[in-house]
Amino acid sequence: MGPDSTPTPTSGRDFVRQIIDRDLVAGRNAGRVITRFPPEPNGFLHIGHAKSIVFNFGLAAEYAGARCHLRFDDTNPTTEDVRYVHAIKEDVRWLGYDWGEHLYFASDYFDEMYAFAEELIRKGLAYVDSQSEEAIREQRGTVTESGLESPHRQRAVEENLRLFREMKARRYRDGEHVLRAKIDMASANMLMRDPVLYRIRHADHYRTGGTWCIYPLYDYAHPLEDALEGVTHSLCTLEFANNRELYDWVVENVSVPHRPRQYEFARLSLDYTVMSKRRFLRLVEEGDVAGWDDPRMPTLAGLRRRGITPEAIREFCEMVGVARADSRVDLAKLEYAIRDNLNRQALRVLAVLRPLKVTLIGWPTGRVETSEAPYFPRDVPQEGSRPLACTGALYIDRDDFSESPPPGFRRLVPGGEVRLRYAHVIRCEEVLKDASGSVTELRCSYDPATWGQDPVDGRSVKGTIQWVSAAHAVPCAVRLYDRLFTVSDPEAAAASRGGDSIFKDFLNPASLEIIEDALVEPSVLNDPGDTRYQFERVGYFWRDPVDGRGDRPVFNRIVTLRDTWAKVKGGGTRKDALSSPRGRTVGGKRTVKGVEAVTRRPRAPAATPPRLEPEVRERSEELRSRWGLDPADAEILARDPSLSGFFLATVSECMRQGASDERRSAAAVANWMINALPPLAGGRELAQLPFGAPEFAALVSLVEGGVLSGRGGAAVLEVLAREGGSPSEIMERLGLRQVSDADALSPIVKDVVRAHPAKVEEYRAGKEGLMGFFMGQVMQRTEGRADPKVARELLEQALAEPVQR
RNA sequence: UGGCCCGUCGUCUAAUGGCAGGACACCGGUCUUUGGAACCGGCGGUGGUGGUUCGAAUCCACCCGGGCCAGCCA
Repeated sequence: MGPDSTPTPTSGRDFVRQIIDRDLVAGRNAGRVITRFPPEPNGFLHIGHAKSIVFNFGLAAEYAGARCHLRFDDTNPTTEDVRYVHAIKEDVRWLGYDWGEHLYFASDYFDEMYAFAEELIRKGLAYVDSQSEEAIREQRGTVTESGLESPHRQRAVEENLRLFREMKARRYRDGEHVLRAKIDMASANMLMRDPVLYRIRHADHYRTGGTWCIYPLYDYAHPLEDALEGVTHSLCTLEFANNRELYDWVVENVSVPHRPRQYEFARLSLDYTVMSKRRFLRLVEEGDVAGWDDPRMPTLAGLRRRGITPEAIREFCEMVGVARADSRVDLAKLEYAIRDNLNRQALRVLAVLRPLKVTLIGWPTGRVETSEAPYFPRDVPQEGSRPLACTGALYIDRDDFSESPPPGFRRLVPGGEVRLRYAHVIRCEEVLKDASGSVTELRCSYDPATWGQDPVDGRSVKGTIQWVSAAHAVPCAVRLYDRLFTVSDPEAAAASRGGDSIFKDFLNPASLEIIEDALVEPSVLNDPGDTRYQFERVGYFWRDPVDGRGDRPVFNRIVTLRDTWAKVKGGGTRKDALSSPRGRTVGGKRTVKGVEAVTRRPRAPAATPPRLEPEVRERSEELRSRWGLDPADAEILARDPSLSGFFLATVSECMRQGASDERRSAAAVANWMINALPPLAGGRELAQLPFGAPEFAALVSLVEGGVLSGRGGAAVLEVLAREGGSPSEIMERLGLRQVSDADALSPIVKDVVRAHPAKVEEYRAGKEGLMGFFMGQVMQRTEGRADPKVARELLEQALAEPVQR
């Protein structure tokens, strides 16, 4: 359960949580919730994995007694390695999760998996295919053509068993045989066309060494891993949705101890980056980044080195949510989560990235004035301060001085005043330049009366800037990181240019700027290495954990501060130049400005009537002329002979049961069949439903006769579709008999209106959507029995009555 | 082109037949010794067309758009 004691809300939660809630209520899985995070140890984790980790482990933390397994899905010996196992464990731990004793390896299940394979063979559900890889591929067919059955498909069980055992016993070379499931070469789902379960690979596995030379494939191994571990909710990304049918086939056809369920959610895509191991590998190998942990990389190692905290990543993942719609998240959301987290913990210190010398006129030589500067602003509930020494020789940032300031500039200008953070107000009296005309030094006067207080004469000083004392400042290097790509969707941009490999064309040449001669106040030298800072007015930083913790600090910029001034100032800044080519949706297609011409797709021609099979057209005509059905309805019924048959049978049942108007009954039956039945049938054929034409006719008659409202009819039909029975009995049992008597309804309606005076005002003021609210109230109070037509009329009357003053 | 999945503010996400809500972004304001933070306010959305219903983002049909699937990868 969640931290709050309120009962778990049934809505406002993602679809998986809703499924789990329902499972718990229904008592499924003996009340257990077990999830798993199943990486393959063949690469580094990235922020996309973080979404899955936060989801799976978050679920485990949320439900009482639930847990999440860390399982390495290591079924492919040729790509996997222990070093990834270590790295992945470190990343998961860093993110803040603990799998306790539940660390598993698919490779630990090889014996069981093998035994289940023999079981499939014995059941005649798997066979050894001895064709080449190419032959198998050719026989698979295409998405529009069914496949061909393998010549080995009908091998005897004994032969299959012998061959499979020999495969295991190293009698064959790679690729000589495979074990295949015997399912359906004509399946519309390509994955069900006799998928390969085992292949021969004479390769050492990093954990099982040379013990095995046959290895199971994902679609066979994964469901078994889940089943063996008792995983209840196996959560994976959308691209595995097609695999679910096979997943179910596997757990249904071998004698596993438990039945897991797979659910798919959308993977995380982030603007201005790519999210694939293959892409990362190229960037690393070709030197575009410094390594897997380059702070520009979306790998967890990269984010960690950048200085982003695990809390921020968790927060981000929770903000993004979990759903089934493909999506792409705005980088601003990640940045918000990072800033939000760092704001609460970062020590505020002063640093100057691009130093400009400032000499205070009249400052006594050798004088040092020290103030105790708080580490946090008043709105951050944290304690702490450090002494900050001020002298007559300072540095400020070049960006904080301008000889020709744009409108609204609140920093130093010739003759103008500015506040030095935690020190005096100074006035720029003189601008010194070198031969080339660039500013080398500012000579400023200072107002001694402004130390720790506002100017005594009440004049206002608009700007405050950071500074460092020349005598005290510590030289340091600063690495400014920016987005890795110049376009929001590099993959799409590359694809629209027709190339697979040119995603690198969109690399941001300015993704890293190194400043070698920055200055920072000396207090940072005393802090723990992993301290997060806010360099006031600049951004969040920390010392690079690899290069920056020695005598000469190196700071990584984690994220900039929100900069409303840059926006006011407008175009010409580097940042703006980068943020303009945002992905845009045009005609439903995501395009990238400047990459693909933004052209509006011509409107599709008006829908042409679909071509109908002659017999369908004939049936449709018949339904139309004989029963007066709406052409669209007639066509739907005509498409499926069993549908039209059921329709006919139901209509004649209606007449037998005493209906008077044949056409009216026909229209009603068609309506109910077409609009209400399909979602309740849940994929079942009509013949599989637990009721027939007589019951359906009875239901339609009850509604037509006004005994049952349309809503009530739907409720009855729901029960009927689930368990069968007699509609009128179900109606009585549920107490759904419609109340149409205005005298009975009127008091209830008046009550509802009286109970919600504010809503009534709003309604009368024109918010007509509120009618749904009032109707809902009436329906609730009558437990759905009110005749909606009557109720609505009464409601309209009641609401129209003049306001009493 | 067959099957499956998916279309809600610019972006992400709620609403499970009954008041289209939240977050980020954006715009304005208050406050401020950070052009930060916080606070207040604003802008802005159900892909389309029909249908069912007292009532549709939600159910049905068709259309449009997007994603996934033809590895002995996962």
